[in-house]
Amino acid sequence: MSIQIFNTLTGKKEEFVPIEAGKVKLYACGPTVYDSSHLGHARMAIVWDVIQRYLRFAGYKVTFVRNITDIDDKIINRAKELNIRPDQLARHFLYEFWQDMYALNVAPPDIEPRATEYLQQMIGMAADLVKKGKAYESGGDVYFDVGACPDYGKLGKKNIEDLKSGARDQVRSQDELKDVKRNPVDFALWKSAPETETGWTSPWGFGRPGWHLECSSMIKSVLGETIDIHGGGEDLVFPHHENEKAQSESLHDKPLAKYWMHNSFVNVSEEKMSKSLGNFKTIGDLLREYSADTLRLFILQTHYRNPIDFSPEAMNAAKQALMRLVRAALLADAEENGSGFYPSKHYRFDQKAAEAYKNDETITEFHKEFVAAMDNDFNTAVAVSHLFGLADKIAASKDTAQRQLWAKALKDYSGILGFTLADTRKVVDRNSTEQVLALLLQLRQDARANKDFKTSDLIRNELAKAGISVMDTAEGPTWEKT
RNA sequence: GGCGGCAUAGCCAAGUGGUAAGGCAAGGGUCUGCAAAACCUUCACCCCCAGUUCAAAUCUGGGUGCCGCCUCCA
Repeated sequence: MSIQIFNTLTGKKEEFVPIEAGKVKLYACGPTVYDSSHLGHARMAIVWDVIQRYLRFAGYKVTFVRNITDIDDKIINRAKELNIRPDQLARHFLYEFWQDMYALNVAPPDIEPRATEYLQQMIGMAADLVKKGKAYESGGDVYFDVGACPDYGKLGKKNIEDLKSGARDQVRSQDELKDVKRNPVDFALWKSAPETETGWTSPWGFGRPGWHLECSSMIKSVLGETIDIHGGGEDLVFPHHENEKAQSESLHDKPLAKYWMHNSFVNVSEEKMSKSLGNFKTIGDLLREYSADTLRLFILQTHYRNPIDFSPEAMNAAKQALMRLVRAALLADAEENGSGFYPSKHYRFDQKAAEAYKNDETITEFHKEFVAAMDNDFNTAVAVSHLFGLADKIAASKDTAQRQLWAKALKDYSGILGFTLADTRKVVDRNSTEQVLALLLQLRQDARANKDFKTSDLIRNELAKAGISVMDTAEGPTWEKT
C-alpha cells in the first residue's frame, strides 16, 4: 500500500507517486517574521515536520524547503512603529522563530531560503513574465495578467467573474488601482516604493517584490520548475498559492506542484486564532506551561485537515495522555531518560533495531497498523492511537526483555511523529527548587536550635555535595550554587 | 453575495458501505501506614427528515447549526 495524499487541487485523495522515483521535493510556506509565533504556526510547523519525517521513514530521499519571508509591508510597518530598521525586526523574530522550532523539536528544513536573498531571481522572473506577455508594467508597478491564465482559480476553486464583482470590501481599495490595473484581480509582481523606504532597484524603478513572487522564485531556484508537494496553511490556498501557481505555470508551461497540501487551523472558542484577532498564545507562552511533546500530542491527535479548538482542558488531556506514553517508553534506554531534547535524532531507525523489530510479532503487527494510518493521508490521530495500544501492551507484559524491546520500538515510532518521550516528570522549576531549599534550611535551623548539630551538619554537607553552598548570615541562612 | 468545510459518548477525536479507534474525565477494582501515582476494568447505535442498498455514522436529496476562505494571516 502506498501513501495516499489529499490533494487540494483535485479535492481528492491520490496515490503519492513522486516525479523522480525515491525522491521528494517538498516545499512549505514558512512564516513572515514580523511578530512572535503562536500555536497556529506551531501546528503548521509540526504538521510539516511530521510529513517530512514520515516520508524519510518511508524511504524517500526528501529535500524539505521552508522559506522565511523577511521583507514585506507588515515588517516595514511594524519596524516603523518600533523605530528600527525592517531587517532588524525581521532578524529578531527570525531568531525567536528558530528558538521556538528548536524547543518544539521541529527538525530544521534542509534549505531555508529568505526572500531578501532572492531579489534578483524575483526581478528576473517578473521580467520574464512581462517578456512572455503574461504580465505588464504600469506606473512603476508590474502586474500579473490574470486574464492570460486560463486555469486561474482552479486551486482556490474561484471564479474570476465572482472575484471581480463579489469581493465587495475589496472594491474600495481597487478604485485607486483602477487606472493601473487592467483587471481588478490582477496582482502585483512588483510594487514601486519611495526611495526612502526599504527597496531594490529594478528595470521598472525602485520598489519591492509582490509577496507571491518570492515562493515561486525560491522554488524555481532551489528545487526546480516542478516539485512534488507544496503546502502551507489553508488560508494560503487563495490567493497566495493560486497566484504562485499562476506565475510559475504561466512562465514554465508545466505544473508548479504535483500535490498541494494544506493544514487546517487552530481556533480559540471556535474562532480562528490569528495575529489580527489578537486571540493568540505565543509558542513561548505555551512552552512555559506545557512540554513540547504535550503540544505535539495535542496537535497530532487531530487530523491535519480538521480544525482544532484550543482549550486548557484539551491541553491538559493531552498532558495526561502523554504521560502514559512516557512511562511506557521509560524502559527503552536508560541513558536517554530525562536527558531533555535531542532534536532530529529520529529521522530513521538504525538498521539493527529495525531487524529486531521484524522478528517480533507484536511490533510487526503494530508497524503495519502505524504505517497504514500514516499512509492514509498522514492520519496521525490513528497512528497515535496505536502508540497507546503498544504502551498498553508494554504495561501488561511481564517479560522484561520483551518490554524493553517494545519500549524501544515505542520510542522509535514516536520519533517518527517527532515525539521525544523524554521523561520530564523530575524536571523541577526554580520556584520549586527554592521552596525545597527553604524547607531544608528551615529543618537545619530547627536542628541548630535544638543543638542537634549532627543533623544540621548533615544537611549542610549533603547540600554541598549536591552543589549547594549554605551560608549563615546576619539575616539568617541563605544558599547559592557553588 | 460567491466558494469550501464540519456536525460522532460529559469533553477532545478517528472512522467514506458491513454493523462505532484512541485520549481526557467519571464509576468499579488491585496495590497502599495515609495520600498520590501506577495497573486492570466499565462507559455511544453517530444533528434532524426522506431516500438508495441485503447492509449507512459512512452514498443521495432536503433541513438545522457551526466554521473557514473571497483582504494581511499558518
